[in-house]
Amino acid sequence: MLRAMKPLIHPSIDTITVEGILHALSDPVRVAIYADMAGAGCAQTCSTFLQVVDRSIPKSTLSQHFRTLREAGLIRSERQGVEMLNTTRCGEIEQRFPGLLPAIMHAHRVQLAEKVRPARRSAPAGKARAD
Amino acid sequence: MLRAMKPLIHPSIDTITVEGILHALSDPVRVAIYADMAGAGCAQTCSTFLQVVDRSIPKSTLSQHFRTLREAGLIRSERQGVEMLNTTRCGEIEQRFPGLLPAIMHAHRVQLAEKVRPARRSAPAGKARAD
DNA sequence: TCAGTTGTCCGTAAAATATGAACTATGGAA
DNA sequence: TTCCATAGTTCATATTTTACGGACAACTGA
Repeated sequence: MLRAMKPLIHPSIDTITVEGILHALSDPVRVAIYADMAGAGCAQTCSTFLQVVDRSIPKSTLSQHFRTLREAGLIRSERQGVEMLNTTRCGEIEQRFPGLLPAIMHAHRVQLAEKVRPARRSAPAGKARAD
Repeated sequence: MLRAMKPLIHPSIDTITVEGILHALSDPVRVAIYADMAGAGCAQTCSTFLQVVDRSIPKSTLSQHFRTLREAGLIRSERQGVEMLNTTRCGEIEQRFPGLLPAIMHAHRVQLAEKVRPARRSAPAGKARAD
């Protein structure tokens, strides 16, 4: 029984939704992948990101994350030989939803910076308030 | 057996995460609620939003949506008599993640405007490309 | 043809979500 | 008080989504 390789799905720019983008980027692994990809100057393969995110992530899971990013319209993937070249679609998305991705990427960097150098707190700890 | 009413959880501003915000706003109902709340000048009750979103939404589901928004740090809820007064925490979040919520709200409005007046297409339809 | 590499597909287990029914909490009327 | 209506929550369960191991597909170079 031969299982065929399904073609890659890239939504056209006008069917991309805000909800889809937010959902795709609401996962820590995916937003890390996307941020790295947006920072890179050139197309990158999937396995590149094993070094960016936790190395222990299974490759089937990583593959699913790429699919989610792709089908949300955030990235474009193209098979190049045995590997996959990925690029962001930030240009298109910027036209349709101006400022959205830059703002998310900026917030992501703010949060990353805090993790590296935790801000001193005024209160004992940043716990949730129950009131 | 008396089931106590649990206290409302409001995360402190420095434990709010970008992922949490994006996840909370990646649901069409929740983003509609949040957008309406951000547009309103004053605090609003939960049931107000039965008119904003689909009227057929069960109230238990609506309650869960408010909890999600609250625990992501997007809104503050306060019991006032028999009802609940909700306000956004956009001021705090703007300080921590400048520009994030405005960009998301803007993209949301862009998308809403398209739905009202669908843009004429250059291609027959905005379908996904398989390539 | 064979082996190595990159990534996908599928089945199942685990986690998240939706929702009806029962309940809490509050306020007002009888 | 007691009773009732209203606003929202909690719980149990059904459905949906997600994670991931293992088998496989697609390609390359020897």
